[in-house]
Amino acid sequence: MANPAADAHEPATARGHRTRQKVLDAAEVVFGTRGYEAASIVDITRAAGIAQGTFYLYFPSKKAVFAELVGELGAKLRRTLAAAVADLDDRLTVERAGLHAFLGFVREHRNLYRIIRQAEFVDEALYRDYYSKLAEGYRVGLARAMTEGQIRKLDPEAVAFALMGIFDFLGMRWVLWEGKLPPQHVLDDVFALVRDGLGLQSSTFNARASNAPKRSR
Amino acid sequence: MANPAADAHEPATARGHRTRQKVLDAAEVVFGTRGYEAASIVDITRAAGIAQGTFYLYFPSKKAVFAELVGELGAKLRRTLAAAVADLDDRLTVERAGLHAFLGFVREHRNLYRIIRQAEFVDEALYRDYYSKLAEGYRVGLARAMTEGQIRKLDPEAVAFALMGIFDFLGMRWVLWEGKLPPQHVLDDVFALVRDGLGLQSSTFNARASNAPKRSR
Amino acid sequence: MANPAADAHEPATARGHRTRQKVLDAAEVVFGTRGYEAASIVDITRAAGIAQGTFYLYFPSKKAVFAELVGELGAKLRRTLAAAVADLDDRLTVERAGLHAFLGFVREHRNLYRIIRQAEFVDEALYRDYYSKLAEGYRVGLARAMTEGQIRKLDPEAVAFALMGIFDFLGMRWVLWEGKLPPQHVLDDVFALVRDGLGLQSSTFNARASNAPKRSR
Amino acid sequence: MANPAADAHEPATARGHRTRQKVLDAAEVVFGTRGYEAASIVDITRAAGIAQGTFYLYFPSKKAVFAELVGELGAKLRRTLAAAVADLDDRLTVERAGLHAFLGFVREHRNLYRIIRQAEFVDEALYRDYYSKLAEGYRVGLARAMTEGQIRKLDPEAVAFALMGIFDFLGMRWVLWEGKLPPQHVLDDVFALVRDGLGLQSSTFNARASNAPKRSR
DNA sequence: CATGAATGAGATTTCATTCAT
DNA sequence: AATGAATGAAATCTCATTCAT
Repeated sequence: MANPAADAHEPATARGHRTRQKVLDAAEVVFGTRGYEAASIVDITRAAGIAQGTFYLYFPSKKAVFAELVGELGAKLRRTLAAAVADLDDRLTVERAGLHAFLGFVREHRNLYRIIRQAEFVDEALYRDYYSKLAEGYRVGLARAMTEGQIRKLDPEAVAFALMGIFDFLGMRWVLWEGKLPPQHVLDDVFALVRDGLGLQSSTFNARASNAPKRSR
Repeated sequence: MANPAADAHEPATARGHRTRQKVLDAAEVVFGTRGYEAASIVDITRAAGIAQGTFYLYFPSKKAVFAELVGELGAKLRRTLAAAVADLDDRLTVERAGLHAFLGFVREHRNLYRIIRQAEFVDEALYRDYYSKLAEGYRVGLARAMTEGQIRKLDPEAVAFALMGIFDFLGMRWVLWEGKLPPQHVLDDVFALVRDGLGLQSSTFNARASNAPKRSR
Repeated sequence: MANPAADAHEPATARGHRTRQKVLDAAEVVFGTRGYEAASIVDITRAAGIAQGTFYLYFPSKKAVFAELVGELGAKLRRTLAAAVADLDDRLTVERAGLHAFLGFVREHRNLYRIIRQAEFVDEALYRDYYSKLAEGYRVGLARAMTEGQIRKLDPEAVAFALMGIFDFLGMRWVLWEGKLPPQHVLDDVFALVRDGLGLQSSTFNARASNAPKRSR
Repeated sequence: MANPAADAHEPATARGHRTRQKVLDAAEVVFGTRGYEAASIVDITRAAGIAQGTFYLYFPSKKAVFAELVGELGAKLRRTLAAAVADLDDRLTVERAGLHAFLGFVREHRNLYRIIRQAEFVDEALYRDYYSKLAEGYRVGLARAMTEGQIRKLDPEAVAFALMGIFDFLGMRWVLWEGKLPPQHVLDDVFALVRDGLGLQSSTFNARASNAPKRSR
């Protein structure tokens, strides 16, 4: 799990710290809009308001900032998701909250998709890591819910990837392409699908919706 | 709908046609392995066994081959899927056949993912088109199944994207990362999820399974 | 003095002759509008409506067509000028007729300037030849007029170049830049200058104008 | 009056300034000897003793240096001419001094002709500007001399272009082709032509000459 | 005679990275 | 710490010319 940014000069002063952060912030914007290859170091330093050479005081290479950026984005997303579902019990509520947090994150970091997808070409390990870690967190939650009998027993990793796929594509289709959260009926329908797909013992208030499956026409 | 490769010289002789095809074939391999940016025209022509300048007889730019490639891959995939489900009635069978065909296609065109994902950075329209057209075909099929009462009524586009997400991530996790089709139990579990998520009037033998969320692994 | 187009394949058939001429005509247009370097063989052959390879059936190189073109243009211009002043006696009339013919030629061959000026860079000898031959013809005429006492005795070559300069710049300023012949008063004034500059025994009807020099204000 | 070189990076340090100047100096030589198209950036940087990439620190393109060069040459020439005739009253003296300064400048900047002529193909506006500005300065001087009654009243722009033509061709024929100033008798004869052409109230000793078209050589 | 495919040298331009101040 | 000049490898694309049919 070698940190590719490990050999970056760590700033010694507070001023240095600020500069380093400016670079990272600028990098997110620039990589997100231009893409990894099209983004030049000058683009980044200009966006950060510093001189070209200064970049190399904090990062040994272009790849290194990018790697750190991907790592940070993944970690931040995982923290966000974890926080969003922290105190929730009901699995459907967890899923809803998770998706909601995810879509919100995407809206906040519109370049997330573009950055992650570029990661594949910069360093295969980077994007696998991103998805693997995300999936792993998801898998654990699902496995627990299965153990607790909230949802039926299925291969938790398979389910984790399947649900991630659903959410990912929702984010792409609506947040990324349209620039807004999916309309309510889309969310409702997707959750009907998820709920029944998971064989959720639809608790309380969801009950009436959950019986819908047998609507004929 | 403007074809970005429209200004490519159309070959006038059979020899020219062969050469043009050699370029396209080489491009798929090279773009797939190196990625769009890292792939150089020389890489392509070398792989195609022709001189550098010859490339420009058939494509006006690197971007143009790439665009044509993406278009072709999408079309071929759609044809493959359409053919795979052509004569099937039962919706779950359709889904199974569709996923099977998709995964097979991915295994055959390992670089599909990489190419599509790069498309986003080469020309936004390219990859949107790819997914949009795919989704549209899917949507139509789902809408018909809903009308026929095979599956419950949900927003068909939402479902199309959700299922595409599932399949896409399955392909990524197993075919792309592991290099082989997902194990049977993964497929089974995912289909249990899909089937019940869709509220499928599971015909015949699938009926009891849908009530049995208690499978071990 | 070597003819750079000497090694061009001379066409054997009438059809060949036509094709060769199509190339030359196209070349005048293309070189004139794009300039020698920017003009490509494909531009020429496309304009001529023939295939790329056909070009080399009639000219051994790009330089060769250009050289032939310059040679032809110069010869045609000299013929035009000679014809225009052929039967004239009065020197001022000769000058007038010469300028008139020159400006007409320029208007007909708008690219003359551009082609001649490019010639300098293609082959120094070409454009020197063009001007030298033109000047030589001029010089002879002037010398004769001096001998005959029509104009005062000055170095005829110097005068030839001076007058060529005048006419060249008139053509540039009005025909080339404005696209039309210079206004009458410009021509009149220039000829007043030429006439008195040459010390012309201004015959008959020009007499009154020739006294103008002493207009105070 | 958009400056085509406007987007060139302005150097921030003295060292940068020196380098930029080295490029310009080298460019004058290289463009002058090879011509615009034949001159490559490598030729220029090699002549300047810098690396290829350095060029682009100071000029955005080959065209841009060329444009700046033409602009500078024109300005320098105009300054030179203005200085040469600054304190002179007599118009013939002015013309003599002007031609002398012009020919001297040409001798100093042998590539002036080649550069200006190439300008036409690089950017039409460039060479028009060059001549227009030159003519404008000339026109103003002539108009004043006319008002003062030094020379007769003719269209000053027409005369400006005519005289520019004369001087230009003198420069071409002798300085450019022979590499030396025109022989004295050529200058004398041309000035006889100019003087009487302009109807100069030939002060003092020139008076009788103007009536004597019978000089031998 | 005519075609059009094929070649490959060469030109411009970009950019990550290093260096000197 | 910060700057900005300098480097030079590499990439895309053009085009005169040759070849095969």
